[in-house]
Amino acid sequence: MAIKMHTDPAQEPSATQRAYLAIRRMILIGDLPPGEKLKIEKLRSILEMGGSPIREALTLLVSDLLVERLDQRGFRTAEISPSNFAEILNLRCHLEEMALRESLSNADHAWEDKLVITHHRMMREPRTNVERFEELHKTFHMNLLNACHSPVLLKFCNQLYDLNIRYRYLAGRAIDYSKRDIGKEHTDIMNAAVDRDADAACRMLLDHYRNTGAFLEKHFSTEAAE
Amino acid sequence: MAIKMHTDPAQEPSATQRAYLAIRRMILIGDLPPGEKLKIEKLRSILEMGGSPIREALTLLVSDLLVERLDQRGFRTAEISPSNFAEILNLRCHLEEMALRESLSNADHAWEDKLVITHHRMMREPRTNVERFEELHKTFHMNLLNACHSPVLLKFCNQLYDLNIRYRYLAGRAIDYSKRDIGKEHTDIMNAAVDRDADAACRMLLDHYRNTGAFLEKHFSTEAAE
DNA sequence: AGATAATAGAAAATCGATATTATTAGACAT
DNA sequence: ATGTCTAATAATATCGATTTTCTATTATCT
Repeated sequence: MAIKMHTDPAQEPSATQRAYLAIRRMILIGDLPPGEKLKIEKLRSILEMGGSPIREALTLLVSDLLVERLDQRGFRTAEISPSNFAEILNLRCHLEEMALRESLSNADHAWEDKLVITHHRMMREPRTNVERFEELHKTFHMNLLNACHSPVLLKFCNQLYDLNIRYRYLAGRAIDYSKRDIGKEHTDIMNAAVDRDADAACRMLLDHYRNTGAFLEKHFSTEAAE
Repeated sequence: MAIKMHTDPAQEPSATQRAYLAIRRMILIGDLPPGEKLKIEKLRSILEMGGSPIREALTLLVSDLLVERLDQRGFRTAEISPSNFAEILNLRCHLEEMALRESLSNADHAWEDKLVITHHRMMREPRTNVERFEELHKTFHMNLLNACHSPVLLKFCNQLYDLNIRYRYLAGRAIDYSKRDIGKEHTDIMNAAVDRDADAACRMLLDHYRNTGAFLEKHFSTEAAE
């Protein structure tokens, strides 16, 4: 009796959902720059839908801290700043460490398999398809934390991840050509995770984030000076 | 003649804002029980406004984790569970400790004055006006953290505070008649904060939360058994 | 009977139009 | 000139109606 009757696997997403994903993407990749006014009419013509789903999508994005809402004065994309960047990096390090430790303490076989698979896929993806790679990169990092039984914490980590990735895109995909081997960093983190070595995994994960963070910070300040 | 200029300081809030505050309050105090279906039409007749501001308010509440959204299937209030309660308590302890330590390290004279005032107001408020007291109680706790220069962290703490207060209301305002002196606990925390003694303040704050948490947990399990 | 399919009803999602409110540009006085 | 008020314009917020999607019920078949 508990067998699912209405098994439509491919139901169309609602207009709100489409708008949400489209606008979110445009903000993350920098298509909609920070502080940009988001006019309903303009988004309507781009996305070809009525105002209601647009407004609702924007409201959802407010919770992601990607959009700011000014009562009676519409919406705009969130501003960026060095202090905001530093704050996100710092919070991310704290929360992901918490989540990773709890994840490793609960980790089971299925989790381990999934992690290995997502790592493999990420490593195989050519860097040319930037958005696709970033998607896989996020999946890998989130899968590290995924055995953590705290949905709220995972939600926070997910949000902070997106806020950070936005800065990466805004940095114009500048690549850190210093002596880092990003591929190896990921592999090392995965191996420590598979070994359930929480201390090592956390140390390497945070180094991974802080190194990228320091690089981006430098990039932004150089850019501002020029 | 329209005498109303844009110099009007007291502008009335938008319908969305009114709906947001009203629905949020109803969820927090338990007027709308956990898991309750939130039908637009019903809320429309209660709040006497169109569907659009209702939907927008509900969407805002999704970000507060007080409402769940099921694509194409409307909204419902968030479910509660022992594990959710434990999760919130735990996260709150971690994040508030972070925030409190940073707050104390930045704390200035103005912050101190404000803290003392909010503490005073809270202590003076008779417990009979429950909602008013809870408002002041929240203000006091948030003011402890307020010198922390991390808006995102403060937002998280604020959200978690509200999620927790909901459980307090759902426990039917049961009062912990054990040997605790809640008033003294607050005063002690404030004094440690004013002394910039982060270790002591954190210890006492977390004890304060964990004691209440343990009491509520016991209350819920007793209630479920009866 | 038990399960699947068809259908009617309810609710959500969306649209287009209207009412409100903010912004801009221009007129006027100081 | 400079600042303030006013009218016009643009954009937001909201409403009521329509379309689409879900849900519950009944009908049909094996």
